[in-house]
Amino acid sequence: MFVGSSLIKLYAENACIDDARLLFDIMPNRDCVLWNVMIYGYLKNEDYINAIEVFLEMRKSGTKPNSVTFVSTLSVCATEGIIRLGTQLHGLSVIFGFETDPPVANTLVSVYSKCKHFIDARRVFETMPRTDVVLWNAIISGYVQNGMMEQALDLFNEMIDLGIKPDSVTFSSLLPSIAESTILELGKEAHGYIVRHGVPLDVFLKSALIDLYFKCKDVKMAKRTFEQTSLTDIVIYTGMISGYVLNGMNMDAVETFRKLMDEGKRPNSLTLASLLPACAGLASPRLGKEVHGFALKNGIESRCYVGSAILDMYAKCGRVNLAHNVFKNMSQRD
RNA sequence: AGCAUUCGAGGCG
Repeated sequence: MFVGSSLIKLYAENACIDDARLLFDIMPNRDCVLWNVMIYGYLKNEDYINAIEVFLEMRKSGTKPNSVTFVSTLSVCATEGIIRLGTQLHGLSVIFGFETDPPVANTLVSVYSKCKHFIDARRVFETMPRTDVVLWNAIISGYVQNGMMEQALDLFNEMIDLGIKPDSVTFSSLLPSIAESTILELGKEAHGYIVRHGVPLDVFLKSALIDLYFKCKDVKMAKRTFEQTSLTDIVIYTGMISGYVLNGMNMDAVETFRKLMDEGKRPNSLTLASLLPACAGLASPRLGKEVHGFALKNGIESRCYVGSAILDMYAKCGRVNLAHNVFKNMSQRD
């Protein structure tokens, strides 16, 4: 049985979710873990309908769910904002006695706060004998995603007062709302806290900091943060490119793209969509063509937003005929 | 013996 679940997991993690399902369907005695792996596999493949479907089938089969079952299925509700099912699952988790299991409670809070049911989120909070940082992060993130910076900051202060140490997830959740406010001083204060308390800098936090500084128009600090450590990945590079573009520094955006290519990083559709406006701004069809060619070669021009960025770029470079060709060849138009 | 929770980059308008 454990061989089966590992195999299904392997398939599901490598974009072979259908193969995972085939295997799952022929397994004779499916235990709880097997169902869980299938639910989670669909979740990771962004197939939320099937994830829920499998959960419902599991209930029908009479297999007893464990806490992981609730965590995975509740995650689907959090991601998709399905409050109705989330509430039902809350009820079920009480029945099965998982309500105060930390990961289950954390995910419940995540569901409620993402759906703006902050009172319910609080209620879960209060049933917990001990709260951990994940629980706080979950609710802070809910506030941030609903554009409620003040409340997020209040909660942040509250957790510190209670002696709970914010971690890198806390900050990578919180910083985007400060970035949106463009209040640089607030951002610097947060950054100061991070440095003073030695909050570990991972790629998530680093890219949040870079983004923050760019959005607050402090290009120097964005650049310094980028260069200060060697931590990089394609998301951080893309953040640098879009940050430069935001600040009208198209040449720097292009240079950053060259650097990332030299380092052998793989740009994706978001990277190109960030870079193309720089080509348009520079009115450089030569550069734009190069990027277009790259997109074609790597099969990432079919993403609609890349197509429209290419189109816009050609139009702004005065190559209306090329723009027209791109439009005709776009596989999906909207 | 096998599964799980909170966080990151995007175009035109």
